Amino acid sequence: MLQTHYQILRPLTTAHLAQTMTLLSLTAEELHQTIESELASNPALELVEERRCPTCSRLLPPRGNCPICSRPQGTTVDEPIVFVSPREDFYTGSGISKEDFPEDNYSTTTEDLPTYVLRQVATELDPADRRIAAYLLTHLDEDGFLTITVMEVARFHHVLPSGVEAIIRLIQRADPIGVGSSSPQEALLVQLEILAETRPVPPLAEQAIRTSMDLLSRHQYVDLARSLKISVRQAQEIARFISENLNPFPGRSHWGDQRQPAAAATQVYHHPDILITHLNESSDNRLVVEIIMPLAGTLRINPLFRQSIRQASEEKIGAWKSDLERASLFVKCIQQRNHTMQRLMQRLVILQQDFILHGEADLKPLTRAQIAGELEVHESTISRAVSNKAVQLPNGRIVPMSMFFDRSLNVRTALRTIIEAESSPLSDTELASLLAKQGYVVARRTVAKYRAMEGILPAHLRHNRSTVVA
DNA sequence: CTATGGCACGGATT
DNA sequence: AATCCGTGCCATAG
Repeated sequence: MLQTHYQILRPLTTAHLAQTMTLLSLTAEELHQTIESELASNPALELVEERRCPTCSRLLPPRGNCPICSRPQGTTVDEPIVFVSPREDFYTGSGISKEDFPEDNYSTTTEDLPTYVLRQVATELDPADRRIAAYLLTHLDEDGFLTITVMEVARFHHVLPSGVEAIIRLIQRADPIGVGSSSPQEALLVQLEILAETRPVPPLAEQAIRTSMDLLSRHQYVDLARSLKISVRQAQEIARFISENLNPFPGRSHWGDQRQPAAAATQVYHHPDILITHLNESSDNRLVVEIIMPLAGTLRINPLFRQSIRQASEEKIGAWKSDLERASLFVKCIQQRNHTMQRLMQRLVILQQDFILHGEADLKPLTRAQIAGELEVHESTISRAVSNKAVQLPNGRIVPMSMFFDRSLNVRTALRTIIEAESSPLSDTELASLLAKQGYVVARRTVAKYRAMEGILPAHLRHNRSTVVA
């Protein structure tokens, strides 16, 4: 049980439990902020000097030797190396992502997004407006969307909302076109508008984005056609045009193209919380799993503080003591979090090894409860540990950690490959029986749902392989 | 009559 | 306790 681990560290308290749970559910990025604010507000806590491995010069975990260099570099893949990896460099800057890490093939620019955009628009603005532009650009999220409203900015800078809007329009037309929008929808509209200046676009594309954004993003072509009062074929063409030429997340890479370059249709992930790579980047080596710890050094209780508490005056001693306790609790909880994450990943990587190495088709159906049972922790612990987290796979893809627990992904990929290989369109019933032959027994109705999820049209609308691009 | 989507139910999962 | 997911049944389109 969970208690066992607590008892190793310290007697169990409710505060202890509550805080560990909270920390467990935090993203590495959120953890970074939490630690910073705790560090700033609690004098008893200190960050000690970073340690680097003398041979490979990577930042070392709080205790012990370098997990990479000190281990035998055997070729066995079945035992992954799992460790907590301090990577403070991930989260420097004012909440804005820089380029992430060497093998990140998602980042397109070497300087950070705000600077990049600001340089483009700066020349067209006078100094006062430039300040507003800079302000706006520091409030972008990883996808390139504004996290504040026009009114807030206007009030903050004492200017008219219309003035702010004009600046936003300028920003939107800068390189990652659509950056600085407030929603994917708005970003698409801006991109469409600009595209229309140089190239003919499907006439109803704008209306489709404006009125049926949700249908569009869920690939509901049939419904889309109905709402626009056009044929399904046309709807499909519009959707295709949009997904090929526009990008709903201007700050990041592309959207739902069914083929090669990854990127799940629904969500684009930003910073990974966990890195899975091959040792020495050679694919027959064992796996290395790094659990990101957004810190440069080690967190501990300041020994000086502990000493000086003895000579503290009467009235201060209470407050100091509580600081001390808070700090100690915090450190323990962080350790607890790391420990849990480490155990989870250790097991998870072994169980889903085939998926990690060979892709979605080899994903094993797995539930959180199952892992919880094996690790002898409560189900909710695993739930917390998995939710909102992103994992970077050896091939560079960043996927939500919940994908490791997707019950139907392997069936859906099987379905996709069958349909890709089909010579004439197969009906859902036929598909269902073909899947059953491969060992995936699902109801006909379910096949239909999976088709929809994958954005594949029903059989009678499917025949033509290549569609015309406007 | 066949293929498919909608609605809703029940069991599993979180 | 709330939510998600697979499925069955039924209506509708072709």
